[in-house]
Amino acid sequence: MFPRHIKFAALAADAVALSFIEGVLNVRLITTQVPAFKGKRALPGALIRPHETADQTVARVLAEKAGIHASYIEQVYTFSRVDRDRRGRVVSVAYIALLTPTELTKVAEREEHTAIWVPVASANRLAYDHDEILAAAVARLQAKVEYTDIIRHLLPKACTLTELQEAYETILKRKLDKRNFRKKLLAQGVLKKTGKHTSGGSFRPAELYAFVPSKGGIIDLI
Amino acid sequence: MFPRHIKFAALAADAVALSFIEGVLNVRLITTQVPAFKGKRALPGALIRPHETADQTVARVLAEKAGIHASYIEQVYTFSRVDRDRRGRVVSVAYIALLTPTELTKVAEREEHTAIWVPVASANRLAYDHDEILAAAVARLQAKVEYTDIIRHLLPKACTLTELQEAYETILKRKLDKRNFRKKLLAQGVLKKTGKHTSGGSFRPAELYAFVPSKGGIIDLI
DNA sequence: GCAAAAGTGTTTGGCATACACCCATGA
DNA sequence: TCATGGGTGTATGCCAAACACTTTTGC
Repeated sequence: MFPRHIKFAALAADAVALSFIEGVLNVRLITTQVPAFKGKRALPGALIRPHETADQTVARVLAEKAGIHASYIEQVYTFSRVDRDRRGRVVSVAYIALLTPTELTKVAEREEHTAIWVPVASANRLAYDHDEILAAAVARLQAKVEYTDIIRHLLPKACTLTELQEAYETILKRKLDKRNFRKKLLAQGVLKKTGKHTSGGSFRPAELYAFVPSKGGIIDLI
Repeated sequence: MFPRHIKFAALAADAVALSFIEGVLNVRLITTQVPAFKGKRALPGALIRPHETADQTVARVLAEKAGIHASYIEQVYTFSRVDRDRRGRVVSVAYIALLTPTELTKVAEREEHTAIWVPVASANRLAYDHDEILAAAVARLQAKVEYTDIIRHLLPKACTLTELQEAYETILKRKLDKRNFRKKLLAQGVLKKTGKHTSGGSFRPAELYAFVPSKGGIIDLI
């Protein structure tokens, strides 16, 4: 082990957990109790324990502090500004976590959780440098939505092409052309018809598609 | 500050410093003296000091342990495997650093440096998880070479299109078509003629191009 | 039959690819 | 004049973009 007199920066992991709620991208926030930011909203985070990887810390903090189990977790960036935590020197490894609607329904709303879902657009003036971390996570999501099928981790097992398009439009913050969108997505071969259809509307039922099992060949860590 | 009894994972920064030496991509390695890996090659790295950002740690470690000053430094990924350092719990923020030939000539070869340049292809069986870190850094370089002008940080102020093409080919590990390469690069508008030409060969002199000052609009952190 | 959303094809322009010869120089 | 690397243009295919009407359903 290292000499005991060496001072380390402390190491934490923070999670940007995102999910669609009624078509709006929401982020899971807690209310901090630390004196410096008392009452402010913050991303759920915790110090990395000696026996944990950063990934494991994120999974733990999401479960313990936010009542969440996310199927998709990805490291985004490590924030190390010296004054980012007023309590002392804390470096934070930031993660993005994505929840499908199914996972969203399983969010434990235990009373000890002060966690809430907040639309990303209204999540500002957060504690620490969490505005910056949130922005980085959303930027990562936007970038990856363009060249991977990451969006599957925010959507139900089966959904219509219209729902899919709306999800893309929400994340990318721009309108897409319906015919080109469909052509492109179907050409990618990541979707297959389920044979089922929506029902209940006073209009033509929509074909329900499912993501085919991931090839696993998606480049990460870039 | 945090209660004193809390145990932290220690935090380090490691640098993958890359430069072209005679057309071959080389990485700067040191020889570790720590008992667990004694004599093995490793990336230069150091613990992050309480008053430093990770970026600053990298700049310091490159200067102190590798005699290097790099114009370009970018964070790649944070490695947190529990057993990655046999001495104890150390999480490492990995960076890529790029040196131009000019910076390469300024590398301080002081005798206390055990640092050497090693072709990336022969840099394996490194200490810790540095094989993995090196691979991640090279992957990042390959990815960014495709959609940014990051390669400018590995090249001299002025170079020929052939040299530029060879640099791309070395990094991407594939051959490119000369005419298409030139069309594409010149169309991007990041190069301008210097008006100067190479000389000395028994063949037609080549036009020397320079990178125009960066637009600064390159997306980072993705 | 009408309101509402689902679904569908064609045209166009730009960009990546493939490919082969002439040019300028020094020896 | 020859050997060497520098430099150029055209044809093709694919993919992204633009764009409007028909279909199916419930009421």
